[in-house]
Parts: sequence; structure tokens; C-alpha cells
Amino acid sequence: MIIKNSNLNLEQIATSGQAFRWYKNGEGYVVVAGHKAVKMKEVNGGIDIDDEDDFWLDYLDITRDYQAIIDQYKLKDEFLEKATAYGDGIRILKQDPFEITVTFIISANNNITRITSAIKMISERYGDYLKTIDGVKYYDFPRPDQLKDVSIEEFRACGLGYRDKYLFQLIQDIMQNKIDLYAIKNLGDDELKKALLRLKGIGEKVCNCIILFGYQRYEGFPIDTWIKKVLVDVYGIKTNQEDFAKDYFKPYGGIAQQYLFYYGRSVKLT
DNA sequence: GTCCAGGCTCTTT
DNA sequence: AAAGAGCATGGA
Repeated sequence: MIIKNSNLNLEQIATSGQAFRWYKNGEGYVVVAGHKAVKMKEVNGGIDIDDEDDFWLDYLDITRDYQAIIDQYKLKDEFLEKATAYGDGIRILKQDPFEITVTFIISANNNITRITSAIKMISERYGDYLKTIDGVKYYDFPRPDQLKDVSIEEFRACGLGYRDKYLFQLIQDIMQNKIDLYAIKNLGDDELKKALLRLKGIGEKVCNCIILFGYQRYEGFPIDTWIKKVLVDVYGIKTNQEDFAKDYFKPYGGIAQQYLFYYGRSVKLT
């Protein structure tokens, strides 16, 4: 299917640090989501997805008017104006809560390259085979029950480092019904955060990523090392960054944060 | 060799 | 409540 949208850029989405299963394929990407692997590529005035499933419209959050959001933020200050212009094709993908939770537990004190490689290894070793595209095999992200017998050492072997035990514990908690990452979708914002913060390896920042990317709670404003640099260097905020961000960037703090993250990384603030 | 990466847990003030 | 040490791993 062809999707035309003025705020939809595959490369920007793929490199914006929210999804780790977008693999380069020629001029486009193979995207693994929704138990499928499909090709996406830019065509004039839109993107071409090699699949007809309406899942992708939802995944890409296609009904949301990102331009209207940009138009608001770009008036607030010069940096936001540049950031929204630079990343005007970014959208916040609606991703699977379990996959996002695992991904961002692994993301702690880590870099995007290593996160990507760990997620790839976990999928190839424990996920269902999906299909082969241009000679490359793609695997679904495993379900919790497919990980229930994986040892801490085996997670370590996927390149998780010391985070191996956090993922191991998450799987135990899920299998023992101490947490249901799908059922908690219905909780209010505060209750959802509390439920996630009880899990090992999830602190304030990782929690905000999970509620933003996995549960579409747009007030979540993850403050990582890059965003800290932006808040200090650009906005002069050294303390109580969370309070400032929550107020200044509302009501779509998470979306604003994504523009700041993408642009802030590109200009390499010192 | 040191520093850093989408930080967290655990211990000590 | 707040601050500090320790943590796996690979790339710059």
C-alpha cells in the first residue's frame, strides 16, 4: 500500500532511537513488527509498504496530525523550531509493550548500536521465523513463554551485559503472573508508571520510554544523557529538569522530546 | 589507556 | 531524601 503523509520519513523514524527492528534494505527498510517483516521504501510523495494490512496505519500512528503538533512547538523557541524542522518526518510508533519493555531494559547505560544487536540476537535465537527477504532471514520478537527457560547466562550471551538478570527476572514475573504488560494498558497514567517501576531494571527514564513507545502516553518525557545536554546547554536547566520539562513541553512532552533527541544528537552538543 | 552510551540497583550518609 | 560506587561491553 502507498501512504502519503507530509510528516513521514522512514530514515528519520529508523534512526530516532525508538525502534530497533528497522533494517536497511536497499534504499528502504525491512520493518519487523506485528508478527510480520515487510519492506518499506520512499516513493514520490509518500512511502510504499509491501503489505496491505491496516496494522501499519495504526503502527505508524497515521491518523495523528504531527504537523499541527510541530506548528505549536516551533513557536516556543528557536531550538524547538530547528529541531521540529530537522525531524519533521518523525512519528511515535505504536509498538508492542513486551518488546518495548525488554528493549528499554536493555537500553540502560547502553548505546543504540549495541541495543540493536542484542535485540536482533534475542529474536534470531528465540523468536519465530517469519520470512526471508532478499536473502536475509527475519525473526519475530519472542513471546514471554518462548523465553521462560532461557538462563541468565544465555541472556548474557546475547550481549546484555549486567542487564541479563533484569530480563531474566522480568520473564519470571510475567510467567508467575506478577505483571501482565498487556492488561496494564487500561491503567491510568500514574498507576501504569507505578506498575512498571516495580520491575527490576526499570527506573524513571526507562519507564518513560516504555509508557511513551509501548503505551502511547505522550506526557512521558525520558531524560537520558542526550536530553540532559539539551536541557543544560540550550535551556540552562541544571536541576529539577523533570519539572521544567513536564511543564514547558506539555502536552506532548514525549513527542517534543523525540524531536529534541533526534536533533540534539545530530548537532553533537558538548 | 580513558570516556561514553536512550541508567539502574544497592549501599551509605 | 540524597549522593556515590559499581556495573558489562564495544566503539571512539
